[in-house]
Amino acid sequence: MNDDKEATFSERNCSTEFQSPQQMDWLRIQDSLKRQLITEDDFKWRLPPKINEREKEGSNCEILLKYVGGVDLSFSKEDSSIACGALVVLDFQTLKVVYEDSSIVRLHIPYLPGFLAFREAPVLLELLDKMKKNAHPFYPQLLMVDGNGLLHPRGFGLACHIGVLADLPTVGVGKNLHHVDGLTQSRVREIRQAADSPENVLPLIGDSGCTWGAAIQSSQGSLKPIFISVGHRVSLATAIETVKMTCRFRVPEPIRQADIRSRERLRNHQ
DNA sequence: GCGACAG
DNA sequence: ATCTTGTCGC
Repeated sequence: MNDDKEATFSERNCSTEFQSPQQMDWLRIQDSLKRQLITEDDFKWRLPPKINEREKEGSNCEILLKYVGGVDLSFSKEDSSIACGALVVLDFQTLKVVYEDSSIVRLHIPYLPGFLAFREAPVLLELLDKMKKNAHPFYPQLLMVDGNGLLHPRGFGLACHIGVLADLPTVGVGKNLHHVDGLTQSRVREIRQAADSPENVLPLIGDSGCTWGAAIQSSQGSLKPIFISVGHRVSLATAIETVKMTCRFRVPEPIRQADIRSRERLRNHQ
């Protein structure tokens, strides 16, 4: 009669019956913001040509990607409501930090899977806004976010949320898989086995046939993949490319630096 | 019914 | 997210 699998998926992701009033508001906000989401390349810069690669012809774009941002939050171990949000900007070529700012805040909103943005985005947007207001010359041309973009139950994770509200190209990077559309860790293992060659980029295609992102083995030495997905105004291909080009270790350098510096500032504070 | 569930 | 020591390797 009816397909159990379809029903289960649809109910888990779209039902409002078992949501709190607060969460119903959040669902509406995510749905509304999602209408502004752009999942293709939409920016004026281009990637610096790789070494040993010829310049593409017809690329009449003069602006190179130079300023890549990264954002992350760290939490106090004593008081889990105290957090430090950090924004860093790196030179895309040298991976040197050219800008750093952070803010210690008290969070009143709990972490709920699927609603991470309502907890973490406000601090990070404020850090971005401060930079923009000052017309800072190092304002990022692309932002990497510690959290998913499209790889999210409703296709609108933290990276999309920040991207739309800041009107900035963003890439989502998850260190753990958020199970969506039949994509589980065991499913990812199956995809890896099925790859004809030992690919280090695995497309994450769910039961529905939709591509939610990609799992990549970002550096030799760590078997555990990271999960890349489109945030805003960036294609999946560009998202993967930029992450690969900024990975000195498992996590791309902009996010890693934001993580290190937010944690450091939290320790030195009290 | 139980488990899973970004950070 | 956070709790945690040493250890192996470039």
